[in-house]
Amino acid sequence: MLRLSLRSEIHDKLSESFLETFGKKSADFVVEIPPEGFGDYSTNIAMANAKLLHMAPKRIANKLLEALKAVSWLTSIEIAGPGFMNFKLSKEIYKHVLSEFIEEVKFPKLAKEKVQFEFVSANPTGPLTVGHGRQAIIGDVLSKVYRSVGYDVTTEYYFNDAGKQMKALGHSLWIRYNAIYGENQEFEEDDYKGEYLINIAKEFASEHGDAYIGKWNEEVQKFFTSYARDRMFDWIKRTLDKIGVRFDVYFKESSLYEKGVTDKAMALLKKREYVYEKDGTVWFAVSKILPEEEDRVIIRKNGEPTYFFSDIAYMLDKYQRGFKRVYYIWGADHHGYIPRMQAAAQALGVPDNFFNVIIHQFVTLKSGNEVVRMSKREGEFTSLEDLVERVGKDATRYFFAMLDPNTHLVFDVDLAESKKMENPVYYIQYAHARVVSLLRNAREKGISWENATLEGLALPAEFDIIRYMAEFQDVVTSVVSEYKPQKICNYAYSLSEKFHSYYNANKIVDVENKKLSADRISLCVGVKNVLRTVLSLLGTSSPDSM
RNA sequence: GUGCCCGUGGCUCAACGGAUAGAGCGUUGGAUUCCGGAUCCAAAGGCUGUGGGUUCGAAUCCCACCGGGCACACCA
Repeated sequence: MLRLSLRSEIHDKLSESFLETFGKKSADFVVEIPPEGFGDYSTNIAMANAKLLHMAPKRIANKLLEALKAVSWLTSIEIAGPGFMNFKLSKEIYKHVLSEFIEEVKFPKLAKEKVQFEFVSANPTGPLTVGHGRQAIIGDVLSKVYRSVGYDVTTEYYFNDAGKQMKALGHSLWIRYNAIYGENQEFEEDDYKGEYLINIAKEFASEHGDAYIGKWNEEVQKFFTSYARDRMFDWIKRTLDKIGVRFDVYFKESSLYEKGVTDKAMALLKKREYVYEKDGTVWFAVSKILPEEEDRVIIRKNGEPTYFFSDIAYMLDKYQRGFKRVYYIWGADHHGYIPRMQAAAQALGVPDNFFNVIIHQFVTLKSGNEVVRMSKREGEFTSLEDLVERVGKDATRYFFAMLDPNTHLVFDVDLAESKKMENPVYYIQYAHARVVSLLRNAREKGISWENATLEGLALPAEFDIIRYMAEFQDVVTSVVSEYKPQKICNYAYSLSEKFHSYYNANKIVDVENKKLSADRISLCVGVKNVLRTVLSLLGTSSPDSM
């Protein structure tokens, strides 16, 4: 039985034929959809092996051609240009692929490994920014994709719940609380002066009254801190919920200390001689592993561990929990952090490839001709929540997913908000809704398609669409290996484009010709199934009507 | 200064080392007695930042430079 990826099928046949013909394994080569006029698929196998075989590409191609004659579904093989081999496929195979997609959109099964994606991980000291939003969507989409191809995926949010930042948060809340009662207290330098704490202070006051005015000690500090932390976290979770992101695990930094993982990590590093003391602090010898990097402090002069140390322990914890690979999604501002973490991975003795980082660049918001730079400072649309409320979940998700994580994202708020043609999300969803409406219409006219023979399909556009459906598994596979969610967006968009164009040029539902209608409707059902699957990977809805 | 990322039509972006560099927005001109016009068709618009190199072939890989972003803490 053929797989759903025609490329893979052809690739395999070529590999076999090559081995048969030349007695050795082929060098890497690709099978691709060529520009129009060069057949259905093409390969560079002959050119790629010219060096290996010391033979002209065209001669290689000619020899392979003999071996490939046995493959019945390759109806034509041509050698062109510098040595491309161009194939045409039989109608039968296209019908077969389509019937598979009508039944079910199958994912390639790539692995069963236990892996983890950790992202967002913002400390609960303020509202999430649009940058966090991008990260959340990249992480969420990638985890969905990994899960779909068989990985055992855990998504995780790590946050600091005990450190200096949290104390400052508690103190800031206390200041706002006092202010409600007209009691002016001074902010400390590291305090959070954002106005968002005012509302939380009001809630606090209504729940607990005025007992803490002007009273500040350790006990009060702890109380305010935990109150503020919980409220901030509720807020963060609510925001994430609005964009459809939920985590399997919310991991507290403090648990590393409670569980003793930090002690273990320290013991391990000591045993392997990667730590030393100097100037009253404890250092991790990054340079012992990466000579061009600097060593880093892990225990401060005041005896408190640094964040880096917690991160080392956290990595150990991840490893001990049985993950084969862990993915960290970080903003570009953290890229400098990678080498020391790699060194830590090596020092802890986790396997190569265990530690993986996906870096994404920053987000800029654009509205009209105004470019709003993302900043911590509360302004217009800098918070993720404001953005989602304005453009909606589907558009937010799509726009964050649609660009290569490695490029700067200019988020066009007006475009995302628009319910018109230029908005790619609506364009794709419209294609889906259109098929649904088409099916309803056909049923009303008494046309059924469940037993369509597909024999009537004959137009180039029809086979082009089926061929593009057959790309689905390859797209998914490349997202897994390249960490590029935008490929899903591009795929969904192109498929919609092909569908809209086909729809406009051809009558699908025609009572005068029920047999042909059934075949064409079947094609549309395939398109619908793929679109729905792809939209679900993006976490956006597939409306039946709009 | 050092390191990482990016540089593709006016704007925002695609392109798996391959054949004629593709879309959308914007601009211009068309399509509806008919399945959803939230659609479609077409035109104009490019020395892929610059200069070298690698090879049968480079937007893609390497080097240098230019321009933009980010990072260089006992902060996270």
